[in-house]
Amino acid sequence: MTATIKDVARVCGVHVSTVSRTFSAPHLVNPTTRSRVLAAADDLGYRPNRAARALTTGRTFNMGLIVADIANPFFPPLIKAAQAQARGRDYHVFVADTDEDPRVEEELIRTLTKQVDGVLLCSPRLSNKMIERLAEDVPFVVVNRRIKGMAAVLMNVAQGARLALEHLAGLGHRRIALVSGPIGSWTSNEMQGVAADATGLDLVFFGPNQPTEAGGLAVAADVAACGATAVLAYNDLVALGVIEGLSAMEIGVPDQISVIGFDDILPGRLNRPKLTTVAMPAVAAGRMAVDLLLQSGGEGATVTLDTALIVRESTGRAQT
Amino acid sequence: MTATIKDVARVCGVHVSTVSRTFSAPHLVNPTTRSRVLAAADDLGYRPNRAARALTTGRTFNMGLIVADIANPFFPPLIKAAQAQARGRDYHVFVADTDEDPRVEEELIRTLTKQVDGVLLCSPRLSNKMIERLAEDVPFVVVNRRIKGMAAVLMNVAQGARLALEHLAGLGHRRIALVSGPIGSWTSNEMQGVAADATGLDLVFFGPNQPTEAGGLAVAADVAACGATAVLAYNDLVALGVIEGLSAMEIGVPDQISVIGFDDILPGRLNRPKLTTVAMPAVAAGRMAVDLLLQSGGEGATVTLDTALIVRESTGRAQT
DNA sequence: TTTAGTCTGGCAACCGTTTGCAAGGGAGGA
DNA sequence: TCCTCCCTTGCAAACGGTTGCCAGACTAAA
Repeated sequence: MTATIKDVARVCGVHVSTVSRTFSAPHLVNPTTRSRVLAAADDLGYRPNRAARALTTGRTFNMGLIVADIANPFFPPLIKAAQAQARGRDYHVFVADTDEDPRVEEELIRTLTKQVDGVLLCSPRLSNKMIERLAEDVPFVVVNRRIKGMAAVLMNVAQGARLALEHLAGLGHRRIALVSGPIGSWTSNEMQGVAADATGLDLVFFGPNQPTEAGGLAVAADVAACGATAVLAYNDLVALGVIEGLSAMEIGVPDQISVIGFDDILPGRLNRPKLTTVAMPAVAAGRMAVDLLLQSGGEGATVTLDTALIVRESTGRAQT
Repeated sequence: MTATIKDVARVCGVHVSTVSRTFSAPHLVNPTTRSRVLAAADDLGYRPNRAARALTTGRTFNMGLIVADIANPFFPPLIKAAQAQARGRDYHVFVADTDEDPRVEEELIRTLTKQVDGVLLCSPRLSNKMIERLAEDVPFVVVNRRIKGMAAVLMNVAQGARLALEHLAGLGHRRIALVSGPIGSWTSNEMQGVAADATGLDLVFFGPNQPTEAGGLAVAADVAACGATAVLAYNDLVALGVIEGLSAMEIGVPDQISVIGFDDILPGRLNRPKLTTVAMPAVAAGRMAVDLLLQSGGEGATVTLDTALIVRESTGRAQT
């Protein structure tokens, strides 16, 4: 057993409340006493029990972070950043993966509720209604989803999509394949919104698709068949899958078809050809989400972070 | 405020202890009463407060998972698997990233201690001595590290290294560069142990190196200069960095130099050329570590998981 | 009808901390 | 010298549960 507040109190002959105050309200205890307590605590290796503390204060100094798929390379940098930011604020982070299953997501939130001061929901699969209901029990900050009255960190996907389309248009592409993601994805909707507004371009939509390499691979043949000279993919994984599929058909990227992804994940940077992509500010988003949660407690504020087009090797002039 | 055990008790006119037992020892309460309690609980949306429960029982149903770098693609599948396994056992997982800093690692463990039933330490950077000391306060399961008397999940790196060297030898390679990882890494030591025993091969060592693409990139020129026709790298990231560096020098892989990595991470599978690698059983390790923690509570058992050589495109016959 | 045993549920202490309240002591002002 | 006021500390209740112990109500055996 590790030392408790009582042990410390006994050792230096004061009441437990004095020990408690030494840690949580130092100004209320005499400097002499304080240093005696501190010395004894150090001696015994005492650390306040956060769970017990939470019981009375109502603050756990824990937060939850829920993502659909930890193994999707988009998330680890975000998780890492959130976790580091939280640690700097003396918070611990429960990380949970829902396997893309809304029911798991709901159950996870429910069981986490009492144990955390708030939850970061990254690209949740739950309905708005359900999220709003759950928000009565625990503060949320949602990432890449807009829910009225709820704190959110958004990535400017529309801006990125616009930049990507302009880039392609500038290279002479006219017929462009839009390979979207899972149904109901906010990101996917944003992209399609921009695409719908694009004038002078001939867009052909493919979707919904799995947000993975397999999803891209599966749709590659259709993309090739539709006569597009360029592809804007839901994310880098899908883009890489498309490239994989195209090269299996002996179609060169970017010589015959240009491909742009979203996210800027590591595999894209290492790929041959190196993937042109819209970089998503995952690290900033992770940090910001934590700050928002701690400041606003899930109320109101919406932060939109810029995206940026990173031109690498998977895009080139349209073949004429 | 969410409902507590008292609310439930009041609503159905029983004592709190009866409600408590309904959940934690159902056989001790009359079926009729039980269903009344259950109905009331369901009605009020009551969920036991796990933190409060932990206070008396000493079991938190939480565990910690500490890795050096979440963003290293080797870890996410392991984290995901551990987390899923834990969820199946009704456990929640704190995931923390130490940024490769032993002091952060120690502090993290200390603050986590009271809040978890055990901690999974993945490729820890702490000294054995320190880990043993910390183990007095909280059960550990270490992954890819051997510490006497402590539960461990090991990946058979030696086996993998042997397979890799045999594969290279079979392709006619004689002079092979061994690009190791960070100093003190268990994996690195295992590899070097095997290499030292290899007969008939001419091995040249490079290290220590950062376990990242940058580490590989930095060492590529030296590797090329040493006259080796093949490289065995600490992990896939390093291998990819080496390939990157070599191709910047117009040295073809596998035509001029063969490269093998370790881990089998996604970027390696997507790379051109597709990376030949020793697959590490990350998913199995994550699952196994959780089971070991829950079963043995950190005592004794050591599990060694097989590795496998996956031959893809980055290895070929030695040029003669 | 008595007796012993089994079920069931209440009581109260306890887990480790926090915090409002009050009391004691010393200092300063009148 | 007495009265206030502030500083410091102790006391005890509370947070949301769990659990050993006990007592009452039944049941069944004698």
